[in-house]
Amino acid sequence: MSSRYSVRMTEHASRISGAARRALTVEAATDVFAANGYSGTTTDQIARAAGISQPYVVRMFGGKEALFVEVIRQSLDRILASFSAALEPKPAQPLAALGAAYVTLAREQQVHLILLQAFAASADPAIGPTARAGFETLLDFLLHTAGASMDEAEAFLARGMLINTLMAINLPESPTPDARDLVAQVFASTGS
Amino acid sequence: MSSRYSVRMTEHASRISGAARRALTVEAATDVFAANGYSGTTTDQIARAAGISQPYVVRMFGGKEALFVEVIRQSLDRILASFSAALEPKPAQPLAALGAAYVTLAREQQVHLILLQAFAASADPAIGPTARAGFETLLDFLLHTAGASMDEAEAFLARGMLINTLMAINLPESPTPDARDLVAQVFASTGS
DNA sequence: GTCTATACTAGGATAGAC
DNA sequence: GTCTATCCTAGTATAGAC
Repeated sequence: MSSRYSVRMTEHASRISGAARRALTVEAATDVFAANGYSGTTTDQIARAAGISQPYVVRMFGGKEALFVEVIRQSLDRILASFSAALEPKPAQPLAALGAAYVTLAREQQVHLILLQAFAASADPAIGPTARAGFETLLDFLLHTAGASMDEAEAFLARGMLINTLMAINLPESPTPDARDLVAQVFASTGS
Repeated sequence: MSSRYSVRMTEHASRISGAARRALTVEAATDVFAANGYSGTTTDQIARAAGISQPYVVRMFGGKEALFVEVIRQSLDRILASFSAALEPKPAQPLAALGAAYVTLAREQQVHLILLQAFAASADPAIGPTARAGFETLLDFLLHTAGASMDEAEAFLARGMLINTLMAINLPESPTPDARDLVAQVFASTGS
């Protein structure tokens, strides 16, 4: 693997606890997986982003697949946590509040790309079920916690998938007038 | 690569023209890329699906990246062609007609997965621009050929992205009542 | 037009030291 | 808790024959 260890890691970034290291690594993995997808990401890229060795990444999580599943789970947890927070105190327009929360989370934590990559990698035996379960959890939340009707839930999810796509292909930077109008309209509905 | 050439290809499937072979190979590549994504697909998988040798796949298209770009282009062309056909003769509800055409094309040609995989692989320097351009072409068609308003185009595209997702994670096979309701509702709007 | 052989690199995972 | 060394397989691409 080229110069995988050309820089010896004799200067550790101060020894930290297992839990903290794990969190940091999931964090780093999120960024790399978000940009390159499941298959397009190497454990070595993640290791470098996290400042640790490649074999250690594998050892900590048991393998690349398990790590990606962990990343998906954490992103979903963040979405649900931020949605719960957005409903407290009860807003006049619950779904608009959730939409705004989602866009913020997408911008700051790339949850939209993790979802997109998870859906795209659904043929994988471990990822598919995780993605499906995550989607169902989200639907359940909208219907039974946020109190949305099926129509509202459908529209919310559809717009969410559109947002994922627009951000993935970086349409917000397009110079095309029609594209700019579309982007403005989609994001306006979330108040951003 | 395991037993890549264990079976000698001395029995060719009858020599065919370059153009025909190319079309057949793009066809095969579409299926494999749809299921496994850009990075998750190997040129060897495509070769086997097309019944030719792996080096020949590379030689015909110049490389894996160029082949995927070709696959994306062809899927887009199919969408546009089928959309044009769906507007002829002018239907009472143009967007519903386009929706029905899209679902048919997704079921038969996996265009939805190719789009999803293209969006997911947008970080690639050749794929990103192709995906973006494809999306803009679609938007342009909706607005200036199908005569949709920006609101209608947004709703149409959003629902399309939701359909891509639902089919990718195979939600139509979910036993969950809420999931079944959602799927029924989304596809009902396209008359399928 | 299409194959075989093969070079070369990358990547996941394991073993074992510290 | 974290590293180095390393194995082994997979995968893209090229060369050159037929």
